Amino acid sequence: MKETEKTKVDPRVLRTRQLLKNALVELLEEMEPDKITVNRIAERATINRVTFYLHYRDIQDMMEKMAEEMVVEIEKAMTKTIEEKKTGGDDVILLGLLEHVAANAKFYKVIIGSRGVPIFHERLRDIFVKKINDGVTKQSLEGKGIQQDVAVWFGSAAMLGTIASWVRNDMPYSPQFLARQFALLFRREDLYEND
Amino acid sequence: MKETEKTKVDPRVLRTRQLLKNALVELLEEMEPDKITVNRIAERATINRVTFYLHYRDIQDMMEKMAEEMVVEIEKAMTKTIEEKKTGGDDVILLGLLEHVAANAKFYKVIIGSRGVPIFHERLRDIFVKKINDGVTKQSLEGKGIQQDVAVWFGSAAMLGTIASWVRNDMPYSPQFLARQFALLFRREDLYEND
DNA sequence: AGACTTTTTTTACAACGTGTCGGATAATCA
DNA sequence: TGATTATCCGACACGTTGTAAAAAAAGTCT
Repeated sequence: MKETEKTKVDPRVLRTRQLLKNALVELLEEMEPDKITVNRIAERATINRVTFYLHYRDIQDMMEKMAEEMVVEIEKAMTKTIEEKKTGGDDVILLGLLEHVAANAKFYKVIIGSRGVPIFHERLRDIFVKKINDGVTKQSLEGKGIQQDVAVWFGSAAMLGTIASWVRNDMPYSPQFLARQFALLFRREDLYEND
Repeated sequence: MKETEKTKVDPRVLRTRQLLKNALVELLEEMEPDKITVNRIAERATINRVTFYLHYRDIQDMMEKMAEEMVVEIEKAMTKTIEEKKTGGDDVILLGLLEHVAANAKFYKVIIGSRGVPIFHERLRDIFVKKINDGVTKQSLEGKGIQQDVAVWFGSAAMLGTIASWVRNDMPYSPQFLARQFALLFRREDLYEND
């Protein structure tokens, strides 16, 4: 039951939550996560501190909810591009993902780029583990002596970490170029069955 | 000027710091990092809270100092194995590293395994970036269209993340086996010149 | 428009964590 | 042993946390 669906949400809560989220991202750009307090978030959002607690239990809870929203957005971005661009290559999913990250660079830079916030890393890793597990085949690994779960660990970590370094360095390559790089690197890995 | 060198250190400070470090690792096993306070660390270490501030500015400072010590230990473990086991393979460095991690599983499980503490991730990533940058050759990448820095991002993230997943899952494979897996995965990547 | 509901604000409170004193106590060194 | 150094103790001011009750503001509905 997403709040963007038919269940009409009071515009005040939408405004408040957006202000709080923007404030948190701003503060993450400016200081270390452990220096961020509810006081500062509320002050930056021009929202009363008590109001914060009407929406989130604490900062940890706020980040978890933001991470869940991120997961939804990412999966939407990945599937959308598959339908739009039916090029059929194995880099289609990645292209949609990278374009989404590029479009929200400010956000992703602070939550996975500079130092990063663990909870977001976790959720992203879960996404990649799932995706790679679907794409990997036992046939492509057996005979080469590569264990499946090790290959999944390897691939998902490489994907997440490369994207993290990409945004950390202010995205020196276009999403298209990086998607191509991924395709080249993964193709030599037998993580995907095609090719 | 390391404190393990000739500058004799008062055994009381050694004892205090060890108690504090052990306490922090214990607490990281039991609760989220943001729930850990100087109060709790001191209490667990059976050390007065004021004494904590005689050694570290705050918890962040304590973690940074521990991360520095970890870097020293890891680089020692990596170079030591090179001298001991002169098998000449490209997986020698990794084997020393993995054996070190396995020997200190309790520590590495909490700082990179379960959720993880960003500062330690950073330092480890720096180590792997440096190592891979030394091992990678432009020749092995050019012509294949793979950008050097992307390959370094990819390789270091894959290495760190795979090890993190390995300890997170309580190390289901031996260091020797995992080192071999790394060799297989990296060999198909042209990150190293040999093969 | 009005009345009704929901959200936000205001003020206040107790509990806890932080970082730092000065001075007492205990351990180490020479 | 005496001198030095580390640790402990009690205490302080300050900021943060989470919650409460009641007033004010904004949104909803007919």
